[in-house]
Amino acid sequence: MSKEETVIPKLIPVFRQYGYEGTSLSMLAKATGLGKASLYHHFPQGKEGMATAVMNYIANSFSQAVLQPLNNSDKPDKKIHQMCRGLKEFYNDGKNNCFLAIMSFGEAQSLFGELVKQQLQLWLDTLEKVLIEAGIEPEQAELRSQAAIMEIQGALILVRILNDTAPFERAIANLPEKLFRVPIA
Amino acid sequence: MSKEETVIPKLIPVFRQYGYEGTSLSMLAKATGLGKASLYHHFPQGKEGMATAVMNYIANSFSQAVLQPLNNSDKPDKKIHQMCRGLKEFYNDGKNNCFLAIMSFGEAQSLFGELVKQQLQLWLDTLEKVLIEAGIEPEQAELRSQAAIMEIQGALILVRILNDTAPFERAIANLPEKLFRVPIA
DNA sequence: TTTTTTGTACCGAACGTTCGGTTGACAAGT
DNA sequence: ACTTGTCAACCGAACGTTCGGTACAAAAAA
Repeated sequence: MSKEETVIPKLIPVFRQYGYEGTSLSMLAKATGLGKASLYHHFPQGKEGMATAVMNYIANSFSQAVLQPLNNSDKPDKKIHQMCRGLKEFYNDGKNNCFLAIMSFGEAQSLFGELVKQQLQLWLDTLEKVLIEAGIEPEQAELRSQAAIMEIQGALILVRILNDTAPFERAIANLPEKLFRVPIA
Repeated sequence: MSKEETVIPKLIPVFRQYGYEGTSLSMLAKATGLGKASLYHHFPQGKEGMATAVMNYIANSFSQAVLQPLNNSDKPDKKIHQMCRGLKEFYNDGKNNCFLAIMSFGEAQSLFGELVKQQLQLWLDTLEKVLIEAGIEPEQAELRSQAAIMEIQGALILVRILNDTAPFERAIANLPEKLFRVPIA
C-alpha cells in the first residue's frame, strides 16, 4: 500500500465537509499530520492534485459499493437491493455529503466538472441497464434512473439542512418500489 | 428604493455560483461596480453581512414566488400549480443553484445553518398544510412534502452536473401528481 | 566491512499572491 | 457647510506554493 493511499483517506473528510474552495492546505496538513511541503512531495499538483486523487479514490469506493452489485449476475430486484445496501454504507446513512454534488459548482466545477459528469452518467447508465433487464421499457428506465438519483441527492441535502438522517433512510427504503412499480395508467 | 436594495441583486449571482467561501470581496466589488470600501459602507459586517442580506432578499423572493401561492384562498390543486409556476421562475428553469443548499455546508453552515433550516422548515410546513387541506392524512402530507422538496433539490443538482434542464422540468411537471396521487395499497 | 552514494520522506521558513478589512481624502448632494 | 457615497491605496493575515536542507535507509563502491 503506497503512502498516498494511506494519506488520501485522511484528506477525504476535509474536502467532503468544506468543499474544494473551503478546504485549505493548512487543514489538509493538520488532517494528515504532514507538513504542507510533505503534501507537495506526494502530490506535486498541490491542492488540485489532492482533490483529483480523492475523487478517483471515491470513484473507486463508489464503484465497489454501489456499481458492482448492479453488474453481478443476480436477479434485478436483488441487484437493486444490494445497491441500496451499498448506498447506505457509502453515504454513511446520509451523513456524508455527496462528492459529485460538492465538486459540481464554484471553481471545482471548471476543474472537475467533466469528470463529475462522467461519474454520474456511469451510475445512470448502469442503473438503467438493470431496469431494462427487469423488463422496463428503455425510456421509462432512463426516467426512473434519473428520478432515483435525484431523490438520493435531494435526500442528502435535506439530511444536511435538517440534521436528521430520516429522509435519506426513507428515500433508500422507497427506492426499489419506485424503480419497479408498474405505471398507473 | 435604498442603495442596498439595488446592490443586493448584483451580489446574488456571485454567491449563487461560487458559494460563500468561493466568493471573494474582489468578485463582489467587480460585480457591483463598487470599490471594496463602498461595499463596507453599505454592509459594515462585510462578506458575512452581504451574504446575510442576500439570504434575506432571496427568502423574500422565494416567499413571494413560491409560498404566497400556497397561502391564498384557491383550491389546493391550483395552489400547487401556482407554486410550480413560481418554482420554475424562482429557479430559472433549474439553471439557478439553490441558495439553501449552497449555504448548508462548509463555513457557511456554521454561520447560516440555523437560518437555512428555518427557511426549509417554513416551506415544508406550508406545503404540508396545503396537502392536509386537500384531504391527505397528516403523516402522508409530511412525507410527501419532504419527498417533493427532495426531488426539487436533487433535480437542481442533476441539472448542474449534466448541464441539462430537462430533469428539473420533469420534476416540476410531475410534482402535482406525486403530491396528490392516491396511495397504491 | 566499511565507506560513499543515492533516494525517499519530511519539515521549517519563506515565496508571491490574494484574502477580508481599513483608512483618509475627494466629490456629489443636501 | 455638512452629510453621504465613493475610491485608490493600504494593512496584517492567510492563501497555495516552493525552496533549502535534514534524517535515514538501502544500494553501490571501496
